[in-house]
This record gives sequence, structure tokens and C-alpha cells, in this order.
Amino acid sequence: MTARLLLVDDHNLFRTGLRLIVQDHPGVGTIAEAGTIADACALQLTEADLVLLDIQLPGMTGLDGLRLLRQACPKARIVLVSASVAPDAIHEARARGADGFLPKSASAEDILEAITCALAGQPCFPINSGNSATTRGPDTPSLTARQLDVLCLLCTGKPNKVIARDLGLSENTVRVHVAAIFAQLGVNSRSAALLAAQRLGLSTPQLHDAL
Amino acid sequence: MTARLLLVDDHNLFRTGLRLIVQDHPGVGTIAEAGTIADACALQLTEADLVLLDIQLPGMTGLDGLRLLRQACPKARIVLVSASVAPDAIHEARARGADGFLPKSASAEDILEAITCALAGQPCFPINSGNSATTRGPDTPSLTARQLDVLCLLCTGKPNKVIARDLGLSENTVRVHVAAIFAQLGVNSRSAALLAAQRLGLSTPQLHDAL
DNA sequence: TCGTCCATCGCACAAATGGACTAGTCCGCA
DNA sequence: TGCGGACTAGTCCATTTGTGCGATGGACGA
Repeated sequence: MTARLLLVDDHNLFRTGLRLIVQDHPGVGTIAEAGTIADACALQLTEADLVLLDIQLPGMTGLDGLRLLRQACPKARIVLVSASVAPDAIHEARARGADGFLPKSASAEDILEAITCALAGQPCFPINSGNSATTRGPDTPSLTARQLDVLCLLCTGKPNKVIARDLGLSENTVRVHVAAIFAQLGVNSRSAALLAAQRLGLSTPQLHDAL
Repeated sequence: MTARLLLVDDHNLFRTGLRLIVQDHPGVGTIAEAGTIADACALQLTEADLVLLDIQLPGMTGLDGLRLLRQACPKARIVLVSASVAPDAIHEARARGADGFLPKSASAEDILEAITCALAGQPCFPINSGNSATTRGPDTPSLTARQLDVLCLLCTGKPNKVIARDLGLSENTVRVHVAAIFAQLGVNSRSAALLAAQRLGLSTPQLHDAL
């Protein structure tokens, strides 16, 4: 039996490209397309098996649309597609009950694998959001909680003095943590650390802003 | 004779989709792909006939990359591809010498038509780009070419000394540029500048690594 | 109890950075 | 032809950063 797919993205070009990529996948049967959540719901595809939903849609984010689409397609697995790979977005996608997350930077192979995975009933998320089957880097740095605190603030561009004040520490202590972070990340400047943290999805700029 | 195409977009999925759309176009011959301006330049496709360039690239906006790509592919027509259809973007694309502009909301037919049009040597822009009375962002930093060079390297985490060596400048000169960049971006540390550049899509992390 | 790890803090020193100046050259524009 | 801006380079100085070193105290398991 082949799966019924629904592609939801406001960019015609991307949707077309996505369709061309997935249409030859052996498990894929019919493919429907929609440019908005409203259009998608209007199709009344109650029997759809898999939905690929762009997070950024005009009028409504995919994260909000997720709820509506769940009602419209109760049987479907829903995989979010996003231009970003921010840990925040991935985490929120998972929290809201998405069945998968796919960055647009993924390759065609990645998406076919994700489709296979989702159709098999397995959640499919990128590395840094909890445990997953996907391979994580061989030398993922293991930072302590305090080091992460410091790294978060460092990643907002704050100098040591401000980090120290924000965390109620002495500047010396901040430096010790910063040095340990550098060692873990294999860098020797805060700019390089910032980039490394971004690459590894370690930075959470908004964390302490919210506290 | 068939045309040599170059697709520049950081989103693998979109790029693949685009390739699938254009590869059957009768006038299209070889198709190369790149995820960044730097990668594109590194390909040294001096004979490329047509470049489809995403406006939003990590590290550098396509608008800035346009200049570099012009040098790398002197014979090529360059059509910008953007998720937005803001008259601003279209107008700026035209002003910077792009040969065309294509919103991602365009259909596959639209893009094939645009390719035909561009290869024929005709500029290809959406209708509403004639009048450009639109307001541009109040605080869009206007960096000079040299400042952009420095910013590119700064955004890779390199210290002034290395930037100076890479650009063949004295360290003092680099500092002057850095100070000017800070003033434009409204920051006072390289980390903050890095973040601001990322937010504004100005930085080009990989650019000079490849050169 | 001992050893280990982590967090904290201190001191000191070299390097890098940021800021405020002056000044020469080159180029485009009025 | 003069003017202004960009790029280049220099000095000087205060601050920040990066990197050593050592020390204390708490938690935790062997």
C-alpha cells in the first residue's frame, strides 16, 4: 500500500521541488499540495498518511497550524519542515507533538529517509533534541550546567564582567568557566566559541533573557 | 548550445527541487550547485551562463554576494531568488545589477519562463518593481566593500592579526575598519558584531576561507 | 576516610581589543 | 580645481581577554 502525502508550503517552487523529490519514493502514492493551512484543511484529506508542513507560513506558523492539521488529518504523521535548525524550534516541534522535523538544509536522501521513518511510525528529529537514532558527533562536548550558563550569556555577546554580574559570580570564576568551555569546544576566542556553540546547537540566547 | 547553470542556495532541499525543475528545460545543459557564495566562487565556473542565487544565505545576503559572483562568473546572467516579494528587495536587486528576480512563490512554469528570458538576455523582473518609492529599513547599515571584507573574516572568529594578514593590511587598518563596522552596527564588541551581522544576513563565514 | 570532580575565588602576566586621535594617498564629483 | 569620502597606517592608552598558577569547600562514590 502506498502512502498519501500532503505538502504544505507557501512557496510554490519549494513545493514543486519537494514533490519531484518524493514522488519517486516507492512508498509514496498520491501527493496533494497546499499553500496555506486553510487550503490544506479545505482539501479534507482525512485519509492522508503523511504531511510535510512548513513552519513558516503566511498568516499562521506551522507550529500553530499543527493543531488544526491534526484535526483535519487525524491519521497522518506530521513532519515539520523549517528553514531553521534552531534547537528551540526543534524542541518546540517535538513538544507540540510533531512526528518529525526536517531542516530545509537536508539533502534529498535525508528527506526520503525521514519519510520512510515517519511512515514506519518512528519519530524523526535532528540530533540535538534528546535521544534519537541519528548519529551525533563523535566528540560532543560535555559541558557542566554552570558552563552552559556561562556559554548562554557568552553567546549573546556579553563580556565577562556582565556575565559575572548576571550570574552572581566573580569575574575570575567566569574566566575559569570560559577557559573550560574553550577547551571543550577546541577554540581559543569567544567569537570562535560562539560559532562552535551555534554549530553544535548549544547556545540558547533566549534562555536567560526569559529568567 | 545548452546553458551552464549554477544554483546557489543553502537549503539543500530547495536546491534539489530547483534542479529537478530546471533540468528538463531544453536550453539547460550542465547544472552546478553551491550552498554558499564561497562554495560558488570556489567552483570557479567562469563560463557559467546563468546563476540562480538565493537572496538569503547564511553569512551573506545574495545582494552582497551578487558582486562577488559577478567577478567569479563574469559571463553569467544572475537571477535572484527570494522568499519575499517585497518591492524593496526587487528594486534593490535591479539596482545592484541583477538580471532577474524570482520569488519562491513562483510556479515551476514561472521559473522556466524566467530562465528562458534571462538566457535570451532580457531582464526579468516582477511587475511591481518599476516605482521604488518604498521605504527601506531605517537602520540598514551601509558598509563599504572593504568593511564587508573585514566583517566576513571577523564573523569567522578570526582575530585582527589574522584578518590583517589575510587581507594584506596592517593590523591598525583592520582596527579602523572594525571600529567603523561597530559604529554602523551599533555594537562595541566583536561577538556582538558577529551576532548583529548574522541577524542582518551580512556575514560570510566561509567566503574567505575559500579564497 | 580518601580520591575525584566541580564550583568558587584569588593573583599575575601577556596578548588582544576598543577607542581616540593624526595623516597620507587615491578617486569620484561638483 | 577643490572637496569629501574611502582606504591606508601610525601612535597612545585603558580595558578586556586568555592563560597560567594555587586554594577552598562541597558532593559523591569507592
